[in-house]
Amino acid sequence: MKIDPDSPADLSAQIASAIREAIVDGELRVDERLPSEAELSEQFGVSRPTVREALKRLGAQSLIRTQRGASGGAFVNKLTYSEAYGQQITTSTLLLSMNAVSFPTACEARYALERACAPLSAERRTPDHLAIMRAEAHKQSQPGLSDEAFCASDVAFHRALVDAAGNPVLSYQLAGAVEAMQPLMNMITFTARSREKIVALHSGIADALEAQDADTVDGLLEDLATYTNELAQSVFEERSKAHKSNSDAGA
Amino acid sequence: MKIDPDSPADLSAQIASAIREAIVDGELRVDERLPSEAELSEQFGVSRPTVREALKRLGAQSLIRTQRGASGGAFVNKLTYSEAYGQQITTSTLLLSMNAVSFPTACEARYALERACAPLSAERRTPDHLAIMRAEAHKQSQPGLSDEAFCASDVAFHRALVDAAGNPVLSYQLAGAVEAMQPLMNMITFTARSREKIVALHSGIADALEAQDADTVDGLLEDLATYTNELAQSVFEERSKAHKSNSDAGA
DNA sequence: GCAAAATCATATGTCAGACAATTAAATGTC
DNA sequence: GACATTTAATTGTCTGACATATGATTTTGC
Repeated sequence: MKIDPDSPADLSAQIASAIREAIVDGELRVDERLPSEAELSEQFGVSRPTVREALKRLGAQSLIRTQRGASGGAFVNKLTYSEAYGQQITTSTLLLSMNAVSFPTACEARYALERACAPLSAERRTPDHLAIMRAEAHKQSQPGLSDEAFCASDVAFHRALVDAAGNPVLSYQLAGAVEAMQPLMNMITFTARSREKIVALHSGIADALEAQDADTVDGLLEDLATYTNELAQSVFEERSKAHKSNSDAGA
Repeated sequence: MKIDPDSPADLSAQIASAIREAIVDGELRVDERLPSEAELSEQFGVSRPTVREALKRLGAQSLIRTQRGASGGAFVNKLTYSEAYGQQITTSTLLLSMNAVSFPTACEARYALERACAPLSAERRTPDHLAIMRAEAHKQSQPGLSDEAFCASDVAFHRALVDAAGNPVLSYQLAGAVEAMQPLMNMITFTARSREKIVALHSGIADALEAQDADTVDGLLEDLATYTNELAQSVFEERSKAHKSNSDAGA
């Protein structure tokens, strides 16, 4: 765990990397306490603020947690699934929004991933998962629901579908993909007609899962993917048409 | 973009959150320059070190980049796929190692995800992808290869398989899953016999991709998943047996 | 007049020392 | 022995300063 003292700048980044490597390589174990900031600044030959910047970097990645007071300090954090979800979702969301990922590309990725876990979900789904899915499908059929609430319920439905696979690693990977899609989905306005169709597909998926019929689930997910894409395309087309005729009436 | 000045502690975390939200919500656009550290410390009513800690947090998530000198400062960073890969791999690797994820669970997740992109890869694979896969398969058949090098080549092979789907979002999601498995894979010792079988499956996958035969690819991936699991199980069993008889001869 | 060099202004990077806030452990008291 | 108090260790924050990098400006040289 050393740094290059002659390197021109970004000492805090070097220190962060050194500690990060020590954690990733297992030199520092979970819940082990790092030296105090004062000790670290002496060890690395830098000032305490510089050490602190390095520690904040690691904290931002949930690699460490800090605790004040006597016998406080920085501890190697056991990365939980929920922390990992959070980071993945932030990263995925920004990646999609900043790189102008097209709706079809994102949609394709999402449904490809969901179909990957469909056979496992069909095999292992519990009554709890089915109950969540049916409850969300019912919520989606309520007339007064806003588009945002509809999308949020959609995410919850698909999240249950993914969790039904009973593989936490898979859930972690897919949660990001599904949630990151939500801002794109929120751009769509759902008509009563389109909602009806989506709810029907959702109910069908729940039925097929209950019957442990993986092939039907797969087919319905494919239908849902196709329909979602069509819907998005028609919405975007209409919007670009409206944009053309109203291009001088902007906010 | 405000913070609660009465909150007891962790001002830098609050400031980081405020700026992060501004970025995620699009209030700050890509390449836009944030106010200087001095201005931010005035705006938030905190000192410059506190602002700096907040900025380092954001930098650790690749949300901003900083530049020194006149007309320097902190800029909203366009998150690239490669930066996102890096973060995902770090997170996934730690998640697996710190939560004692079992080999079968990780393996199941990995192959489920790979099978998800197999149909797309079969459809869209280019000669480049096929060339990489064949080159890696050939490398894997070299006798003098270390277990680590064999695993690294395995990762490269599967990476090409995933990239062949031509969907960058999918590649991003799957790269993490595949690479995060590598430390677990590295624990396996590959006999000449097992390597031969794996190489044969890899070659078969490349052939089926070239023929755009998605079903065969899927079947071979399933075989590979099964075989990898069997291999791991036998290795772990043997190891635990050896451990029992040598439990007092530790390092 | 114009180009090269020196200077300046601005911003981040780093440092030193200090105080505040928090918390666990040691100490004292009944 | 149980409870209250003190103490020490540690993070969180502040102030002020200097170092360093870099674009912009001015000066210089021709």
